[in-house]
Amino acid sequence: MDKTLVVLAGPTAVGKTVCGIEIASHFKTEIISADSRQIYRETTIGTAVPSPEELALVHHHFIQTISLTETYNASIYEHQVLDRLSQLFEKHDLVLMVGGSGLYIDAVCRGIDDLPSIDPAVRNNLLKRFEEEGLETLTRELLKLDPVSYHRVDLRNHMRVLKALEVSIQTGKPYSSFLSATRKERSFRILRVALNMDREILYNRINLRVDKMMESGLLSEVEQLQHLRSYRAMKSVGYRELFKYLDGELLLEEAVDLIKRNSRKFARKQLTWFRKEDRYQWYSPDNTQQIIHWIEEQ
RNA sequence: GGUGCCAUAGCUCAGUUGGUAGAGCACAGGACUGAAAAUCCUGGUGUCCCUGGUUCAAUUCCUGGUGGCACCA
Repeated sequence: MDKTLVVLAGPTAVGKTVCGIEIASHFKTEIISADSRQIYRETTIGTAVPSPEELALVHHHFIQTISLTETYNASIYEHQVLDRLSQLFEKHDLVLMVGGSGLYIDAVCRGIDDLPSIDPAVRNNLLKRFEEEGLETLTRELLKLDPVSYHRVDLRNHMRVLKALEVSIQTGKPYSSFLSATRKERSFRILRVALNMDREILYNRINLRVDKMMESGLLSEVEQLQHLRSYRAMKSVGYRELFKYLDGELLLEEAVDLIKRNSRKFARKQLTWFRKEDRYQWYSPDNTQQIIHWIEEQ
């Protein structure tokens, strides 16, 4: 029988955790988290990791397994998940992946190309040049080193330009030469389910959840992470706003409002990501039985 | 009660020497192969408070209302 990976995606606060646990329980299987923030050990409240009770119901993987201080990315995630999946498929015919990080989901479902690791000196030098000389000199350099990428990447997005440049400089070969047009083949079947609900209800859930996070002590969680705030993952919604409060840039009330607003934006962006992928089967989170039924039919 | 100021997008406000209007935020849509909860792009959604007048034409000027704010009583 074919092994199947069922992906359960959706915007933040839509109810993926509860729905996922129900589905996984029904199929007596385990859950792979596809959440680029819940993977960090040091953050709990602001990233809305499943509660200890929820985690006891179904075995979860990739929840709070690494430190903020480690480098992590979609490619590492891809390889780790594939390893874990091959183990899980020895025991289960179906494994559930639950999360809202579109890039991480895609890394597992279609793969991303392997790139050489970058010398921190190369990266830091480029960052410094970006700050001192601006984006334009870097895009001009990209035109010389990798004209294909120059015409392909968003030249107004410094991250894209820096990525292409750092690979080209590091290897002496154009970044574009590392990218293949074909997706990687997987040895398992993939079914995709996405959750959504009325926008207004979703926004209310987001606002409510932020209030609950504050009641649960998000502020003290953030205070205790002050010494780690230079790490990239600390730019997450909920943390960066409260750092601004701690810096005296915002009133607490303003910071909380901003967390709500940025969470809503994030939810919209997630929906954009999942919408472009037309293979998603869309459901409301309270239709778990329908979802299970659909999975069984496939 | 009197005087003065204000009334324009969901909010805060700009503006039109008279030709039906635009910023920020909100909101909406999109891009995205190693920071992805990141980063980047696009879109104005409007009885310009109401009434009457002047005018070819009023959101703009004038009259009278209404509401808000300030000061004086």
